[in-house]
Amino acid sequence: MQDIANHAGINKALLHYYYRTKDHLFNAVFEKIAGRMFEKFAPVFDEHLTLEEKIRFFFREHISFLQKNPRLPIFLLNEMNRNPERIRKIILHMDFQKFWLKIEKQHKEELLRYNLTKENIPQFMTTMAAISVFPFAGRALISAILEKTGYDFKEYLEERKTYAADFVIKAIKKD
Amino acid sequence: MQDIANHAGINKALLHYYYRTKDHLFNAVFEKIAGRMFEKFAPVFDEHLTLEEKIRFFFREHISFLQKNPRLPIFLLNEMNRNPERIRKIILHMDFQKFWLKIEKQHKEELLRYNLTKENIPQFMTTMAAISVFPFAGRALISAILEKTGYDFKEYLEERKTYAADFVIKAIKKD
DNA sequence: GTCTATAGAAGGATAGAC
DNA sequence: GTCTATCCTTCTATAGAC
Repeated sequence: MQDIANHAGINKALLHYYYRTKDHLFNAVFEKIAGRMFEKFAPVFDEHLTLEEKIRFFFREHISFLQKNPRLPIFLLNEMNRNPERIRKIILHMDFQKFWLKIEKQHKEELLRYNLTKENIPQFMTTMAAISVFPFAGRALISAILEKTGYDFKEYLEERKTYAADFVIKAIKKD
Repeated sequence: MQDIANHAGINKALLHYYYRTKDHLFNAVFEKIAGRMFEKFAPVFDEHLTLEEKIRFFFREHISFLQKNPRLPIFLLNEMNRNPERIRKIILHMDFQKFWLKIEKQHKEELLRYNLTKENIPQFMTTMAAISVFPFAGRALISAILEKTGYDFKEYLEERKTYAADFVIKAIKKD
């Protein structure tokens, strides 16, 4: 609380005046921050793009967003792990069925050319998220290894936007 | 320290007798635990298997290991993020060049049929790790979504061992 | 609303008996 | 080696002046 007060240029007493307890303050911060992460997923479903373009769009936008907020993933993952009930309650109010129906409708014939079904959509979506998020969650490890082997982490991230898209598209294309 | 002492069935004083400070205790725990995670990567390079079999072997073994230690990823990721210097020092003493040379040697002709080069090996390796680790790091979020949409997290993990392997192999195969 | 001062609890660490 | 008792610091939270 002292550190936060210092950063805010006020004192501890005022923090408690506004938030009453440390717990309330943390929740306020968490909820403000958590929203930003998931907002980035939504527009993907609305853009008038082909499936492939949507995948490219997602990686480009999501990784760019995380480049500006590199500590967000580890913060959110850690907090969701520490307090799973909170995220369960948030999820309960969301309609995921809707997203899949949108995709099915928008890409009816297109879907025939890809290995994407209602059954494997959880595997696919978590794979997308994994590929985008992990470089930031594991940043300390990855940038240490890259540094050691003569690569640059920033370049690695730039490359990843297209590598990830190419990788995923190739993986799901029927032929 | 009180909680740990309780779990161990001793008292705080004895913890300090053995580890002197809380920091020393934490380091002892971290080093003991961190090793287990990376041990799982090593045998992949030694087994006499084709590249595809190695990929299948990796996901099967690594995800099985994490099923038994589901909280390991988030603990390690969080701690590496909190203290990047520690992991940098550990990495400094490892020879990654060696691993790539092993693969190049063992799979000389085979490699011609895959999109795997010295240049994109960091992208590839981090993608493998991401796909395996993320379901556990993001367990709270993923199992909340799966629950909500009528899937089962345990089944999801079992399926993932083969889904991940199929996905990755398809992604890197030239044709 | 914003501050200073301080209460009250908890945490890390040590002293000293056995 | 293991315990109890206790010191000292840090932390959350509140009281009360302005």
